[in-house]
Amino acid sequence: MRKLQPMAGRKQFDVDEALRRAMHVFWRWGYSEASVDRLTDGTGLNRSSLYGTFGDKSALFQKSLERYAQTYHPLYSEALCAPHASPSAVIAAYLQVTLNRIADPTVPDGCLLTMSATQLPALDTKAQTLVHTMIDTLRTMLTQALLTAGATSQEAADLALCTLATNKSLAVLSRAGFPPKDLTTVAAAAARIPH
Amino acid sequence: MRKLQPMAGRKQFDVDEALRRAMHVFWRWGYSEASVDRLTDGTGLNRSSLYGTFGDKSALFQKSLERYAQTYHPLYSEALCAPHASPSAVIAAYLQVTLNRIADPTVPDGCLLTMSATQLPALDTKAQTLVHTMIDTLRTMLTQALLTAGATSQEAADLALCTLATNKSLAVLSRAGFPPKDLTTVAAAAARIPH
DNA sequence: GACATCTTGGATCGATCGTTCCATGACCGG
DNA sequence: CCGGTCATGGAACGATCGATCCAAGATGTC
Repeated sequence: MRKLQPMAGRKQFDVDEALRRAMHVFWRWGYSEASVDRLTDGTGLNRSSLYGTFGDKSALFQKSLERYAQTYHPLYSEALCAPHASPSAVIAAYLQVTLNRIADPTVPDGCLLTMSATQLPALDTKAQTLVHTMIDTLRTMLTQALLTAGATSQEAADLALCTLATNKSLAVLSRAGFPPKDLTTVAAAAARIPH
Repeated sequence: MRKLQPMAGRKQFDVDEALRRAMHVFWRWGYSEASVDRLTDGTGLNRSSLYGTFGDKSALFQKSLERYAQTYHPLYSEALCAPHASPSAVIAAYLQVTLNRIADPTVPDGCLLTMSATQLPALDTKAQTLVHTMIDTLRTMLTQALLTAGATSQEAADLALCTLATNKSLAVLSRAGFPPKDLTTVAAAAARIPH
């Protein structure tokens, strides 16, 4: 059977772009509802290419999580490493990264990491560990930045936790359909916690 | 739940208790991962009794959501309707209900409503509407209580939103495995937002 | 030009999904 | 005491799940 478009000796698609699209499918649907059919539709690849390139569904999910970290953690890192006059400014800068991501129309609602955290029982051991590691990384980054901004050790620990919590809540509210204005209100209030 | 004598002419199980257990299965696993097998295991009923009593999976899920509301909304209502000296006290009382529920070892981690909100795309229209309605109900209850406690209209709206957000974040953190101490810290910080 | 290598599309696998059906047997009104 | 009603257990349904396999075709090397 003949094809209008040529076949291949080498890959006929952009692996990185395909991974980005697969990540979006997991992001939008969550691990369980991200069927292989939805992944093939979302990436444009067929089953053979998907399995041949990324391995099974769980491996693709882990690669998507890593890709998520590689994409967004640098943004948080940049925001946190900039000089801040106070812990409040650190929190505001961090949450602004989240708000910007949520406002990005080319990306699904919510947050892949938060989605995955709520569905931990559905993930295999490696994916669970990866989720925990990613959360810990963000928590550490926040704590360090808060210390640098002049917070005491206790304040930094507490505020890092609360900022992480606010981040999660923004993801949930976003997925629940709350308007951007409400998300901004929540983020602004979180930055007013310390005195 | 079941008798040694196998059959029956009338129901051989407590319908309300079965619904409570089904609710726990949805609560722990989320809608997608709550397979009928897990529901039969969790309730002790077999497929026939489950379908004959509650209808299909979506109907059972909706009944579980309603059961959740009937169980916990009164607790929030009680906490909110008690006299409070300040908006902060209202927030603390509300979040304490959530902390108590999360601390309850007989119940899954997190919050069925939050779980469902993050998985809205996987739910059918009626379930989606039900989730939105339940969230709106809680939001309205909070706003009213905050107004009663002396908040201005704007304050009440903002604080109700932020308290709802904190509630969601507690659910996510709980499912992510954060210890109760961390949840208490987050709730306490949320009650310190207003001045 | 021929062969080895690799990707692609599509068929197909067994398992599990939600759902339905049916034989069985206990109950209740006659 | 008998027949209608209904819950139960379990088999079985078609659909979809994740995953694998294979023929077809394009490429690079010889």
